[in-house]
Amino acid sequence: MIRLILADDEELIRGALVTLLNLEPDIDVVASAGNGDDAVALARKHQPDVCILDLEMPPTDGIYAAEQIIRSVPTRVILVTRHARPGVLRRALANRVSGFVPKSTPADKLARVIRDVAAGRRYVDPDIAASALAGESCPLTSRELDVLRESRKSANIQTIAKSLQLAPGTVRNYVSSAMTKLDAGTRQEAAAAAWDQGWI
Amino acid sequence: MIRLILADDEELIRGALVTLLNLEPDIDVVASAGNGDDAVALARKHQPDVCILDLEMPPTDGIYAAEQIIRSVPTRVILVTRHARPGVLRRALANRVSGFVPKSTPADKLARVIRDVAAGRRYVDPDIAASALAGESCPLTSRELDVLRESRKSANIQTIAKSLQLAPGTVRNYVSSAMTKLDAGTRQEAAAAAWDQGWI
DNA sequence: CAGAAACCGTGACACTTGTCATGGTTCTAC
DNA sequence: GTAGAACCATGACAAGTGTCACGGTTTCTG
Repeated sequence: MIRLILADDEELIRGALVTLLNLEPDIDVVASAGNGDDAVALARKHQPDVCILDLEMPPTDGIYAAEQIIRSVPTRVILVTRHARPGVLRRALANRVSGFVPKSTPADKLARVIRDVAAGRRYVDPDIAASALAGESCPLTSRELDVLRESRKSANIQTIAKSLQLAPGTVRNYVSSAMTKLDAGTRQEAAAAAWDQGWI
Repeated sequence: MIRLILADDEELIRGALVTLLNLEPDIDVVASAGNGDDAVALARKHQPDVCILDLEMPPTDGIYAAEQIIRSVPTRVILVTRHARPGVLRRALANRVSGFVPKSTPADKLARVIRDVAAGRRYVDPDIAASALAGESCPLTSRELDVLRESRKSANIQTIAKSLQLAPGTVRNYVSSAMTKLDAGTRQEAAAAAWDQGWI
């Protein structure tokens, strides 16, 4: 019997997935959580074989919770996501996450993935893997990413400069460089492109 | 027995919800679909008592599918959403949608909502209703909304002007006016605020 | 250890965005 | 029928963005 915990911040989805997985004769959902912190606490308490975590989940994201769980519990983590961004896949695998599946996966396939992962194997959805491998690696420097990340929150160059403790001219240089690398017309467009790729 | 169809573009979620709802003794999920067009076709074929549609679903959104279904089938529609934007609620109710629930709803509550709606009652989640009523109505004119909507796709004023067949100066005036009404520092910020409110 | 890349900054300049005033036409509401 | 709002446009100007050249310092890699 594979003992499992499941975390998703949407109660309807969480309830539905718990019900569905409990129908599998060899899978037992021992607990479920609505946020990352509760998931970590429940993983520590129940020591499950597998943890299924939604990627978009407070307080930060599913990778954060996965990190905490993997660091302190001998379990395996599967991340489930709606928008599979290649850069996020790389961060997940770097954190020794064992499975990465999109929400477009059929339920019976998720069950098979759970069994494979419980048996010690790794699983990355082939479509996600293909686009991650085909996709360019991030061409932006660490500071260019910082500037774009901040650009998503702040309205103007002045505010971004203050947040990052840089001169406005420096911020403009980084913005311009990032825009050129991503072939974007505005810094908002560049930030959106970096977000879509999972780089920020 | 309440006959039901369910549509959600994420197969895992759709499978889980179908399984969960079929556990209710008085609910029978007769069909399910992965997009709006299929949902419309299945509603016409099965003439269900209730249709549950995810709001974020291709080709346009769940409201589009709801509209089509309500126009041609004597059924009742419940929309399920992850990000409940007040303006979207108003558009949904304007299209005679009978139920509007967020994905944070517990499953047993969704079952009760289905029964109420099947019995001819309407249901709007109280939290969503409260924020929709408390929230300001849209202060923007139709053309200001057009400009912001286009601003989400286009990088610059020139392109927006071409798309809407307006002079660039006119677009700048609408942008400026919208920014003032929404207290935004850039047109991108204004567009994001309008999107968050469900006005575009 | 040397060279390259990244980080950081300044300054000049071109281009774009945003503000504001002004005014004509059309539509809507009282 | 009239007044007000919305739509549309032009022009002038200020503010902000983005480009580019240049250069110093620090970090990284071979």
